[in-house]
Amino acid sequence: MDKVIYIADDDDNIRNLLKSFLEREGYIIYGFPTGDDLLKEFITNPCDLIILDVMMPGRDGFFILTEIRKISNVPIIMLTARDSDADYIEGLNLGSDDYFTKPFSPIKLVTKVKSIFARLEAVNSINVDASDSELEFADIKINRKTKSATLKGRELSLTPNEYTLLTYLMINSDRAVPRVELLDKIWGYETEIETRVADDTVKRLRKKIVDSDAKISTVWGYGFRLTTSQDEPGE
Amino acid sequence: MDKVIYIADDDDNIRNLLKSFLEREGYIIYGFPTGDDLLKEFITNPCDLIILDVMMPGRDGFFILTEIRKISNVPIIMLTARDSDADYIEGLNLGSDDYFTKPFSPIKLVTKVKSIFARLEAVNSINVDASDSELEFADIKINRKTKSATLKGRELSLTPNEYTLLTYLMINSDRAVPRVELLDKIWGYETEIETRVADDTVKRLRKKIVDSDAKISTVWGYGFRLTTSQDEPGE
DNA sequence: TTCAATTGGTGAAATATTGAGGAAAATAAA
DNA sequence: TTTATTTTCCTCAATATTTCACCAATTGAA
Repeated sequence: MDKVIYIADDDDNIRNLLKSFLEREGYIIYGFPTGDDLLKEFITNPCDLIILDVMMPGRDGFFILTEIRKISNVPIIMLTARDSDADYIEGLNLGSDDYFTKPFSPIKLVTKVKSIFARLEAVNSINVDASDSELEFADIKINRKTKSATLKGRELSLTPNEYTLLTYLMINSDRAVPRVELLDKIWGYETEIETRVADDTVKRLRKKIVDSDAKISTVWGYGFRLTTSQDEPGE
Repeated sequence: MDKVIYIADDDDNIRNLLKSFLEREGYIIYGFPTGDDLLKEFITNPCDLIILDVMMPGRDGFFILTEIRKISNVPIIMLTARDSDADYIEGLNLGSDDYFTKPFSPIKLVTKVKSIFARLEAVNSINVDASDSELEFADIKINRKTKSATLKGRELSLTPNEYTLLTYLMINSDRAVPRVELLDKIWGYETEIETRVADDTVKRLRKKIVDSDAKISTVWGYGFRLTTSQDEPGE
């Protein structure tokens, strides 16, 4: 019942306003000044609903929206300052998503949030994202609540970037993840330049999981993919 | 359980009307002729709910509302004479809970007040009553009724902040708690002011529980988590 | 085979985060 | 008021983490 909501808006006032309104309804609210911050946290710690301002420093709400959609179908409410954005959102025909045009009534937004959750409850009482805090691939387990990873039951001590990267690869273990996507997700927009930070992190991660049946194989000229020894990564 | 309600309205009739209706429900009512009087009293002696007329001598209800919002998120009900004010309330992103347009039904207002309190009770009861007033983690026990903590049966003398922090960590012992959440929940600032007060308190707390099987382990770059020696927090 | 682009390894420099101790400030008690 | 307690702030040191440079190894393509 403790629904967790993430809010990304660079305006402190709006964040706090929504926070106080939604907390009064019993929701648990985390605010983020940028969409990048929210996205990074969402990977390692998903929530039940997201409220995204369109205009933000860094990459805008639309970009974050599409990035999140690659890994989750969490309900998203967009906040937009201009009617033109609203048109754009309508054009996108985003399934379960909604939008509000500023200025908006916080009371109406609260109502919308409640109705979204009510609809989800009706469809399926199990929430896919937030309850799914355990990830597993081969002999590696990740507990997103405690932010800990284990290999064959033994604690893996990972740094924040390593942890996030591994989590992202495990979420997407069914496909190869391009390098730029990792940079986008974990390092954010400022990493436009040619950089090898992702490789560095993969390198360190590999050292820490040498004993595992799982391994991070490189897809040459593209990115990385989680594989097991059965997978015959040779291709 | 004796809820205290402050009412500011320059019209004696309205004040007395509301007073009699609400007192009949068991609430304790204080009336103020102006919002300034109410604000002054509220600072030294906060109440559980506020009813504010918009049009008053001195500073109007909107001003008082924003002032109160700076120091509290007590539920506030606005009374307005004109529909245009209602629009204003909805349009502006002010943190008001609700509003009534004059003339209004006192019975409906009483219903609203009750529902606001009921909602708050529901939220609070999750934390206080439902999960019992006794908390336990490893050899540490907390009795929330007596506000006391023991370690291996011996009394732990904790300061208020230490007690609150430890309690919060014990309630959430199943997960890592981010630093910002501690700051938000215990110190009350949402903004990411660069501050180390949480670390300071954790530091002092750790000294007091060195003998315990439980320890407060840091989740690097994130926050803290209660662990026992079995947990093998790695690191 | 040869070449250019890409990737991996080593290690060290640059950054960031946390912890310790104590001083100052705020708060509560006497 | 003074005194004691608690909280916050400050500085610096200790770690931990991230990034970078350099070069060797690998890969894919001509």
